[in-house]
Amino acid sequence: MEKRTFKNKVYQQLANIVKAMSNPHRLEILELLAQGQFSVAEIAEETDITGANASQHLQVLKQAQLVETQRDGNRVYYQLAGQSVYKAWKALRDLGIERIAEIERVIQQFRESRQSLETLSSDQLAEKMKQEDITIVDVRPQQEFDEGHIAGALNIPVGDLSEKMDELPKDQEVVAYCRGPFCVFADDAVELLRNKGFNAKRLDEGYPEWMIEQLPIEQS
Amino acid sequence: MEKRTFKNKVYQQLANIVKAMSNPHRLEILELLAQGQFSVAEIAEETDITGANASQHLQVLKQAQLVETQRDGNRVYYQLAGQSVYKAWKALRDLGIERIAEIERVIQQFRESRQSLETLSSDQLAEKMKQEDITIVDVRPQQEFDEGHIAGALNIPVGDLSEKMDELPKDQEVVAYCRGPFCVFADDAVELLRNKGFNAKRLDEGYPEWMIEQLPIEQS
DNA sequence: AAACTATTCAATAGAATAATTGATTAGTTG
DNA sequence: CAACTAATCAATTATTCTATTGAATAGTTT
Repeated sequence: MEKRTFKNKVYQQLANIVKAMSNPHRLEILELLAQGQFSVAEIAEETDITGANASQHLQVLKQAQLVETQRDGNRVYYQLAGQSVYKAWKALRDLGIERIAEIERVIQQFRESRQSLETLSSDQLAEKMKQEDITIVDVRPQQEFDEGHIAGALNIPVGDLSEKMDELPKDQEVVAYCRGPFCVFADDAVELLRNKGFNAKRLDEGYPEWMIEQLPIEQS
Repeated sequence: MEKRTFKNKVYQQLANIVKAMSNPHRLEILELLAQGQFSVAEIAEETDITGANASQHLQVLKQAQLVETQRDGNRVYYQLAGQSVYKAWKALRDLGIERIAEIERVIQQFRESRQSLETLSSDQLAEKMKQEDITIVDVRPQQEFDEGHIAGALNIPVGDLSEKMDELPKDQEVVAYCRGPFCVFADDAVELLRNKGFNAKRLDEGYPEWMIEQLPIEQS
């Protein structure tokens, strides 16, 4: 085989994968699917696009072998095609956060407006858990919590937080976490908690990053 | 700030980066720049595209802050904007090799035609170096070798290999390496060496991966 | 079977991308 | 300063991508 033929084939194939990821909606879908499997309608709902449009984007991801499907009744559930898909997306995300000042700025600006500017990294939290009693609240939907969560975390979906807040000890620091650095559930939670006098912070990333770092997890 | 506004901004910014990488020529350029800095003409030559086209692709990469420039006389040298750029590209490459059977197939097919089917991983080579005497040959251009190479490696650019081959001991295994898994210098070298009776293999990846794994390196 | 839900498909129009060509700008050399 | 080299720019055409709309398909429920 010619050198150039070989290179053209390889880089073309790789570009196809990258192209499949090169759309804001599709990146958001990949981030969502890192939590588990979701139907087309759920994905459309979460990402604020129409069902038909979500379906089309999902076709693109499937074509590129980044996601897999599973039919259940008249729903089709999509999930990531493997951990390497999430790792690639995470590498791109880290690159963006590191290189593009505008992204960092938008995150800061958003968290400022939510009073959740001060965050903990996964390593910091893991260290702190060893040294003191600390309340960790997983504010994702229960279904996602059940598929896996930080060891020892309580599950209070952000919608239920106002009513269940009195279950939390007031004398401990509370750390809320959710899906990842761009997920706003934890920011909402921190805002609610701080307004009620809790010493609350959010984890700067989310469950998938915790899991990939091989930190302690549990499943329900 | 609205949740949706926030997400739209962040994912749009990230998609811009990914879009900048979503082209076969630009991926090949990034892989090349992992070796050090190159002028536009050199990049065009290495990747078999015209100067004007290379320049345009480089503008796209620069716009996305993936590469930086440095002028020297009437040449402009391009280099990666940081290690996180290479890491992201590597994550995408690993994803492709793992998920897309077609890529694996093309690599196998090419190496078969070059008699370099049997390869060593970086870890395997590092282990082997401790246990036995082994000849490691860096077959990249001297300039790239000088900027950094595997500790203890000899530099024989692939074009000089035929004439300098008698410098190599015939009683040791020879491992050739170059820029990365898609670089063909090492395959050319292994073919030449085996035809002359050497016990030669190639490293399956290249210098950048060796360096990122924090294995021992030297600079000239 | 009819009504309903979830998903996919097909067609469209507007926007973005890519390679080519030739012109232009910046810098060097004789 | 004229001739040359390296890089960029501008204009063009063909291609691909995107969101929207409405229709078609697959499966469930009554």
